[in-house]
Amino acid sequence: MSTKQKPEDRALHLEQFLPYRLNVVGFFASRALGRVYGTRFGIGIPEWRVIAQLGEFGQLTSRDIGELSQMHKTKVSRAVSELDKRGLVTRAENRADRREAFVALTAAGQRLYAQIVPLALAFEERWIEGIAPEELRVFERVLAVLTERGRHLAGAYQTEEA
Amino acid sequence: MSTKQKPEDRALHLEQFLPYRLNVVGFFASRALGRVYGTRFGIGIPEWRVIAQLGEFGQLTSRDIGELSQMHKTKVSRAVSELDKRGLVTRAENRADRREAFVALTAAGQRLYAQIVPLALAFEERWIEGIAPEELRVFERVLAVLTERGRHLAGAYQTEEA
DNA sequence: CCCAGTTAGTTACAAGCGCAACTAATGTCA
DNA sequence: TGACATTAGTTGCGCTTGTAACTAACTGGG
Repeated sequence: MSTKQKPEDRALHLEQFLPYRLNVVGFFASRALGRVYGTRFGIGIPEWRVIAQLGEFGQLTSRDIGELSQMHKTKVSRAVSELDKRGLVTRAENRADRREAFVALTAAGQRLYAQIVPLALAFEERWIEGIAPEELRVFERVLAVLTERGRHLAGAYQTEEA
Repeated sequence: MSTKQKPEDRALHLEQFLPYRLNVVGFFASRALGRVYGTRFGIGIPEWRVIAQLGEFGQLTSRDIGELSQMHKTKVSRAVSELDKRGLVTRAENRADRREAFVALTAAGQRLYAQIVPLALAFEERWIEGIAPEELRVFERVLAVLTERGRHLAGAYQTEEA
């Protein structure tokens, strides 16, 4: 006879419960970054993500931005509108498909991007400082697996339950 | 002369930017769990956290709950009120300090807790399934370091900038 | 004993969010 | 070609959230 413990008999300790821990660390990340961008540049996380993607890829539709940065289309829409209002991005209608528009950084947007990138990298550097490189590699590999699995467990935006 | 790259010269790739990745995985965790609790029990993440802490520790003040589960005191206040309204917790004034009250699960609350725990553990199990135990241990150790550092980088709630 | 400072918890308010519904444009298939 | 489905993007709405302000109770130094 097996004496192995059935899952339903194990106790739950929230502070060791992985989903909880991931949510907490993600919250800290968001909050800390929000302070950096917010206090120095007056932008929020969604705006920052839009700028980051445009800085990296040059020109994208809102749909692409949402997919690349895991944001709901309404959040993208509002972030792009805000950045447009501030003169940091432009929207150019795609003549081949007039439903969509190509969003790109203006000169001012590019200057802002150039300012933020070093801060973001320094922030990341300070955060992972002192962690052994090989441990960090393991961490990132596991994180990638958990993220991909989490995506399925969570279900994508506006997707019907299959 | 050194040829090492200065940080400000490195490029930023959002999808590899750690704060972003942590935020995304935390979002998936929260969303997936929210579905489990929400659809089956009609409660949200804050309510779940309160129940989890009470199930583990038996009796706590709202302040303790907030500290243990990393929630703002207003969020705790609202979650406890909601659970009280549903008859899942009771509030008993502490006679030695009448500002605070001891919150505890009712019998119904304990039954709910007993129902949720196996689901939560099974969810976690499904999420980490197939990941090598030693990699998981490394992951969790690094996660603990990042969380602690993130707590400081983010700053606690309603704390003045020191 | 008293008064200034601190703490537990609640609430008004505004900002941010996702869902659902909508408009406008494109794709599809007979 | 024409009717129906799909897609990009916006907006109205209700819900959740954190900040700030508040009440009530406790603490401690004089």
